[in-house]
Amino acid sequence: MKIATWNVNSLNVRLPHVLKWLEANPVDVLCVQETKLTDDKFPAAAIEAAGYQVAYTGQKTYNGVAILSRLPITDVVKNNPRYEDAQQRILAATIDGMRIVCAYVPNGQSVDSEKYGYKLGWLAAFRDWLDEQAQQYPQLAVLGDYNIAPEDRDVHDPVAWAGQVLVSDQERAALLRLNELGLKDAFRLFEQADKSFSWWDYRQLGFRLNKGLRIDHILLSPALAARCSACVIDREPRKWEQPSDHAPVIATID
DNA sequence: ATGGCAAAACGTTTTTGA
Repeated sequence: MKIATWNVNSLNVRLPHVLKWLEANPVDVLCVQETKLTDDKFPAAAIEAAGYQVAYTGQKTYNGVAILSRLPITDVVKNNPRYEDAQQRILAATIDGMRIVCAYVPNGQSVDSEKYGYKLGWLAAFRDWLDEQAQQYPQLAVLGDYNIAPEDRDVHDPVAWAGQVLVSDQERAALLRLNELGLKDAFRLFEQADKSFSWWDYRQLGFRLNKGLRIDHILLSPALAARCSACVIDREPRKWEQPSDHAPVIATID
């Protein structure tokens, strides 16, 4: 069983990439972030034609998440019931006995911005809800764009980035509080190449120079971590014409 | 001179992202 996450930066623009990628990588579950589509505009038919069931919740212009699955999707929950939020950033569903959470964590903009406070508050509520979810669903996987690089090795230039949004101590502490629930970063369960990133700036030849960050993660409960045999980042679609700035992350669950 | 892309929207520019 393969589960994956990919911030597509507009599903309207990237639908051909998603379909092409799924053809080459027929994962069982794909969590998508930044669809930027209201539900009435969601391309469900095209995705179903590719052999995937789909659940989604979106809004105009910003945010929006979806779960694509080759296996039946049940018990869909939109958003965090513990946190009033107009922004569509969370979708949860049960697939093949696993509880899958697709999350698009707020960006935060900059540490002195109001959006940074929103990010930290959102993450605190996310933690509280995941605590409950972890109790209820031992087979829990939380996939998404966390907008946090957990450690300096997840940052191409830690000195230049020091203290900035996406790497600040408070954000990293919020991510650690998710780990304290028993959720493990699937990528770090394995030996990985140095300078492995999941996002590269469109500007200044970011991808070509590998000036990136690792901010897209798959967190697994202890029961799922024990079944996980691989976790990789697929850089291929970042090389395609008109790419998303993020690459997919894929975990294999035995 | 905080630039440098990319996407979306009541667009001949602004906001947001990371």
